Amino acid sequence: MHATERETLILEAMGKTGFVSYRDLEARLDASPATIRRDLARLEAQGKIVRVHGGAKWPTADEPPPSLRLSGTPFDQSITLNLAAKQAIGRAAAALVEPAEGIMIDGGTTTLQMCPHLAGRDCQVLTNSLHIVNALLPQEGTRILLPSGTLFREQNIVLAPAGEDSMPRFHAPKLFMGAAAIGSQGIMQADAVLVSAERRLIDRAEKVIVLADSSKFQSSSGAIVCGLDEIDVLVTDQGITQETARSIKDADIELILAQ
Amino acid sequence: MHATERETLILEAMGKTGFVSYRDLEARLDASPATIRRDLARLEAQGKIVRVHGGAKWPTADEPPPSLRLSGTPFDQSITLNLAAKQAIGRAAAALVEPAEGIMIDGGTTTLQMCPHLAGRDCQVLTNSLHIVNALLPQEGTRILLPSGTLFREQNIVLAPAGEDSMPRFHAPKLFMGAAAIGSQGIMQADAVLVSAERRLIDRAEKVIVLADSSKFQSSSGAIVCGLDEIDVLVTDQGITQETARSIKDADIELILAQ
DNA sequence: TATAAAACAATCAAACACGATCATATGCAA
DNA sequence: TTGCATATGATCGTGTTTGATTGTTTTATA
Repeated sequence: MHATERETLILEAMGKTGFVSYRDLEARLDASPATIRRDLARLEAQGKIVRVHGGAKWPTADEPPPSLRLSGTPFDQSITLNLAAKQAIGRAAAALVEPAEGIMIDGGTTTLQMCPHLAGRDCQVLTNSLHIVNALLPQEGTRILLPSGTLFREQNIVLAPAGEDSMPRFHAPKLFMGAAAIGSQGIMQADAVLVSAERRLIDRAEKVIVLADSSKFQSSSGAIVCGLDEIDVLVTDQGITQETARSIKDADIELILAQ
Repeated sequence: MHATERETLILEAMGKTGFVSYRDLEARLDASPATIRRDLARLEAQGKIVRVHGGAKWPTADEPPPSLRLSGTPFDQSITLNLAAKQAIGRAAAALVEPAEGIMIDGGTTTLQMCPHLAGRDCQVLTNSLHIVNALLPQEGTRILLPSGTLFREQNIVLAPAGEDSMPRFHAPKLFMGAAAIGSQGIMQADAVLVSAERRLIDRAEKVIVLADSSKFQSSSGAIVCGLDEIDVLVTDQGITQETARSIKDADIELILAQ
């Protein structure tokens, strides 16, 4: 029996129920477990099915085939890092948003945690991060605006060529921004691409609000985005030392400790 | 019986009454109490049901039938419709793309199927559809460009206010476009929002290539996007009747039959 | 309120499914 | 035929799913 025959049989077996068990396939196809798994893997890669433990089913909205899934690898890993702190910070930051306000949100795993708490505020959000867009997508009331430009994969952000005005005539009272590290020099990002993207957002905002969990104060490597003097508010968690807290306040930054 | 099957059965059992008792499930599903509870817990975590003592019910009072929730947006439902035909059409259309060419792809479930076949062509793609963006994301070599604007949820497209130039100075030799229906009046879309989005793309393209499976020729309802005279190439499947094929050719459109 | 019955959550061991790796077989071209 | 690429099969360690058991919480009824 050839691969194409088995593929046909598999899709056929799923029929109208939309599911075949691995056992079922083992009985129908005269092939070894390994081969069956390989067939399923191939069909999934083609987007024709979605594998589940013990079998396979038709792709649905909840579980789109992997070809349609959004996943930045380093990003996904970083999401779970200090998750609890990030969630608390996200909640506290979202509380700063007035109903029906227009805001800007920079991409990042911490700012991402704001999104669930924006539901029902009917605000407008300008962002260049597709991760943020995806997170806001289910919230009916939230209006999402995007700048034009090229998509940068590593960071999943949209960025226009230098000098080009990519924002749809937008100015916002508040910008929410993440950071890879914070030190006395200011806030830093790991990738230089992020820096130029964030500089543009900063220029359009009246108030810059930085979200960073306390671990970000320990490292200080990366490209400098802006000095502490450009920051208006800093939202972080309880893990911050008294010393850093004082230096933040000395820089005339409003400090918010989440949770 | 596998987890996926049980989930389907549970949601089915809730049917229109919007409630299943635990007892009922115990009778229907051939599974232990522990497994049933686990299934319910999982479904609740996914937001598909709400557990109550002795059973489960639909999420909220004002709740639309969860069959919607299950299969998501109309877009997701439509993805698997005529999937084989759409995949064949997508492959044939992708073959029209020259290596390193800059093209535009309109949103739609048929154009979506082009994306897997664009891998390795190193082309630039301008699209206003986030579905297309997501599909192209894993392809390292493909450069993705986005226009600025507001996100329209039903269609998942980005659209700028009328009169505003939202495209990053872009002009392309080819536009790939889907359709809800095709008739002698031209091609039609279900939503008027799509029409204005597509009009802008058409104005920037030298050649308009329409992707539509043969079922699209049977209906003819919707907002008219453009007349047949504006179309240069039509890619469809073998299911088209000889009569329609002739009328297409009479309109001076190049006809490509996939697979 | 007191009591029994049902539903529930947590835990554990066994069965099963899975991916990775290596070995074998099959097909195809030189 | 030989050499090579691809497809298939077998094995093993790991992770997931499942049903049984236990003890706790909730509901119904006297």
